[in-house]
Amino acid sequence: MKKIQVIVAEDQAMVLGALAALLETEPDIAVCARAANGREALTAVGKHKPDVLVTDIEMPEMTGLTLAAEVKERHPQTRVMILTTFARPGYLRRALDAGARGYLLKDRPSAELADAVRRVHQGLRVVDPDLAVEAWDSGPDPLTERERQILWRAGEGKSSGEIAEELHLSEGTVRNYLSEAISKLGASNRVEAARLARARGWL
Amino acid sequence: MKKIQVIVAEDQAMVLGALAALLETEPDIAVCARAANGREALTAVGKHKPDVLVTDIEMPEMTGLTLAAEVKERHPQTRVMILTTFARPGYLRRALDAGARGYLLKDRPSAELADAVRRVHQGLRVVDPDLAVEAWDSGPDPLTERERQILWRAGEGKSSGEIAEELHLSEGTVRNYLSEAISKLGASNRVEAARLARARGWL
DNA sequence: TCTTCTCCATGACAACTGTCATCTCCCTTT
DNA sequence: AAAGGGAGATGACAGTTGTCATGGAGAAGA
Repeated sequence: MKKIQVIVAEDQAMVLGALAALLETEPDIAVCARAANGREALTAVGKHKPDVLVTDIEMPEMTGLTLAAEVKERHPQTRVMILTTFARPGYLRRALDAGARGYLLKDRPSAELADAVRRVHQGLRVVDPDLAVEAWDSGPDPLTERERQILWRAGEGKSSGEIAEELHLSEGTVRNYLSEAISKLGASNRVEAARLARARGWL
Repeated sequence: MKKIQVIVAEDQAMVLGALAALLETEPDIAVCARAANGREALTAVGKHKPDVLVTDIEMPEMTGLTLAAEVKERHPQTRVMILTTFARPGYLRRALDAGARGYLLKDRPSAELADAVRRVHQGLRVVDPDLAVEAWDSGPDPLTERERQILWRAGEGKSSGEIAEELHLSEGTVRNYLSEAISKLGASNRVEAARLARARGWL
């Protein structure tokens, strides 16, 4: 019997090792490589041609979402499953757009992991149902690219003036974009707007 | 040979299961219970009297830091090891104050976990050396309780007026505390101050 | 070609924020 | 009893932020 070949990508080494240990306890699954960031993962996929890639989203070097798109394009025989902390509608949407076959939350019982891997391997889709509903409800990302850039920086504590300089805009323009973003998100100031956007995976 | 009895507390079920699987691969370690939050963990410790409790910090119901203090007081035979994402000097300091014997980061290789558990079980201290240095450098938490309360809320996007109402203070007073916190932290506005304080584990 | 859209800019205004000096209580310490 | 120290308040002032109306320039569509 041939085992399902899996690569795991996750930037927290302890969690990476633990997830691998968890998968290794399954008789029909083998972890053929591990990666600590997106770029490593992409290389490893090219080298091992695994059946399934299980990857986190927020990683250095390359995001799990970018990684999913790259793998889909360059190694279509490998199916991608996202495994992340973040129940953010925007992340789910982007993951599916990028060609991921599964989206599993780290909140779910560990028993579900192996099962999800098997399903994805069989070509089925695995998506957290609650999150799918939420993604539907909260609609598409309403922010433009500019608004995103500016809101991101505002959330880091930068002033309108600093942001303007950084992006070669006038300060008034920056304030206009922020005002627009605040109203789109139904927030009452830039900090709350940034928080809301982050929570939905739009930043 | 008697195995080292361990309880693991961690709020992300997937990670909890994975860590348990990782520890179970060690011949001299047994996971006698798992907990999804601080309160569960405390109950489980009372029931199983394990040698070591491995716990995350940010959990619902009861924080790992509070949990460490409770266990130290009520079940001193159980040694506590913190296992967390956060390399925050303030967390380390509070953990040690609360009687934790170890402070390990999830960034570290998974091979170190079992070793750290053994050391803590033997009564040794396990502290990430880089973090210890950083904790020394960054000095003690300069914020007062009031400043912390207010800065926390400001970081969530609340206005001075809202915070004032919530804490039954005048708006001017809230602004005064914020001003003080901003200057203590060397920030240039409330948002940056909140970010800095969070990064150091003071919020 | 004429419209419409998007991106960026301006100016004006009100509201909110950050800073500082000063003041009152109330609670310790000496 | 006097002195100090902490918590909270006030008022004033400058600087920043949020809103809105308006307008120009370029790209894309009808």
